[in-house]
Amino acid sequence: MSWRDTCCGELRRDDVGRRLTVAGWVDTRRDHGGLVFVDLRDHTGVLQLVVNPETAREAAEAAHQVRNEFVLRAEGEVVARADENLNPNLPTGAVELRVERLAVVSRSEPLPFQLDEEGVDETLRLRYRWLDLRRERMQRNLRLSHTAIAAIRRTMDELGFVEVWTPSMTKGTPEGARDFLVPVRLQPGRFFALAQSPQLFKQLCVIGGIDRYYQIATCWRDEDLRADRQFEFRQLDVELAFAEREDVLEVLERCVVASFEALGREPPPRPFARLPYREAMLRYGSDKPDLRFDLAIEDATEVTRGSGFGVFANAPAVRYLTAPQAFSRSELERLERDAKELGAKGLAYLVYDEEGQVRSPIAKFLSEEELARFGAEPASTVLFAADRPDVVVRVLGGLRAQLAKELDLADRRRDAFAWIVDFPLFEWSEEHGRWTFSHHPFTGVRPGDEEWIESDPGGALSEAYDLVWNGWELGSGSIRIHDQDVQRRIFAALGMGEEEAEEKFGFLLEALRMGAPPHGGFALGIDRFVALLAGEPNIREVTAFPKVASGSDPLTGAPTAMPDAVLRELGISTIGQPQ
RNA sequence: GGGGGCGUAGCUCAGGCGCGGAGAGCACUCGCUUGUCAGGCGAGAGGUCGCCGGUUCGAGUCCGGUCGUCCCCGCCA
Repeated sequence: MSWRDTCCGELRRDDVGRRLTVAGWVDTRRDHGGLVFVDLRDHTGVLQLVVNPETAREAAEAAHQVRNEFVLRAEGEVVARADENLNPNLPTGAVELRVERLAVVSRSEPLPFQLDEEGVDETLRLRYRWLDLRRERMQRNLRLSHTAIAAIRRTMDELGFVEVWTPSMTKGTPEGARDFLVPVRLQPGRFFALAQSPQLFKQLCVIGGIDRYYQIATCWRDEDLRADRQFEFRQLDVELAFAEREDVLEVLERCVVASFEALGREPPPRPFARLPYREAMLRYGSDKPDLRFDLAIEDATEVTRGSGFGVFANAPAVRYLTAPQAFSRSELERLERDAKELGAKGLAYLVYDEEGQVRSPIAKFLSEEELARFGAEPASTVLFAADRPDVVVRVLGGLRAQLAKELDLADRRRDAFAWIVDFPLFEWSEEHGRWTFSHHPFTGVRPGDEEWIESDPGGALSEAYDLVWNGWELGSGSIRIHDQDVQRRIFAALGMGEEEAEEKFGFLLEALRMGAPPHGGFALGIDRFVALLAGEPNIREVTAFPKVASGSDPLTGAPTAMPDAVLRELGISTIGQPQ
């Protein structure tokens, strides 16, 4: 006896007359006392079973006992439905299975939530994830995820990349994100760190002559969870020898396009836009702008330099956004509150009504020239930020993102991919009072900018790049430093002595001294990519068993305390709640 | 660490100005029902209104705290 020889969702009118066996879950039952209808569901879809006590007495008796989510095995004949009984809502709705034998394979308790109900509390879904996974949404998302990842693997293979496994347990680093630590029984008091990424190993692979390395790698970072962040996540990790920036970007673009095609969707046109970091910040106030809409930030500093409006005249920078709506008094008050939360001192504005008439407390202070410059379409509002350039960028960037959401400016049918390029090499860390790397310490310096490493660290650009899709950062990469001397100077600029650098990254520095080819790569956040492909608002919806924001797993109850004996063997004692 | 939302039956929610017996739909149990597909009809069971404290004659409702969860800021090389 086989459990089944056919899947539920496959049957069509052509199958009428076949005798077959199906198995699956009870989606719903409709028990008429005599006739019993059961919608049987498997991973392919739903099929209606009809059990008639006059032709299958034992099967009918069993069918009366059936409840939701019982697992059944049904043998019978596929029959056509009468015209008045067709169900156009079901792919199998032209046929049904006239059951001859029915077996209850597995019973089910009443479920903690109903599978056909929307909006079930997410913690409950995660607590009973095996039930949640039976639902259409999760089935679809996990299959979509598989399809995209399979397309990526296929593409990487075609492009000559070799998948290499690298250690999860590796050496901790104080820089970057917090590490998850793994105690080592054989060496009590010592710890591995779970890899935040295979960064150093992938460079070693290429230095080791792999030429084209890739891996769908699991990474761990002990930072607060978000809609787009879990402790554990996957990266498409890529590294190429003898590569320039465009070589790397092309590989990633081909993976993106292949994923779209595998899902039967119109891929974004290649090449993707290249947007310099500086321009992204100026025009959109963000290094991961959503480019499905424009709403660009304009600069007015030159125009307002001699303004009669003191706030403008005295500000180091004056920039503005033109929102396509004439805001009301109360809307403007709310926007001003939001602007202040973003760091603005206030929010100046010009409202243009339906007739194009300007309404603003500051209009009377502005010259004809200024008003002409800011003049906007009827039914719009010009919003100004006047402050230090970095504050202006933050405020208008924040307002831009918020307005887009509130006014629904993003065209959901569009897919706006862009590379953000020419990032600064360093950024100033207020916390540490020194320069720190903006990407990571092995990021290449843009050719010609090496001299700035010492003389003007803030002015040097790097060979780093980010991939942005509809305002989500999908990943980042760079051409790496393959010159040991440049690497030493970078460490020096970061305030890291040679001894410290040797202690932390000695093995990489050594490798760089032994014939390192020029190389570069990228890391694409697979979970984010798949969530966006699936149209989901967070990565938990494409993750089989995710954790909640507090870092717990509602299903297993992890994390848990461990017995003292276990800790003792590892040389660990706990001090309770840290300060 | 900070800000905001949510927490009432197994699930999704209503009640929310303190007015006094805590409700609906689905799920569940029992009975009836031979063409349903959100099956129908009838009956029933099911509640620490997240938890603790306060105000009040009286708290699901007001106040304080706390826990859980979601979103955001910080953080995420």
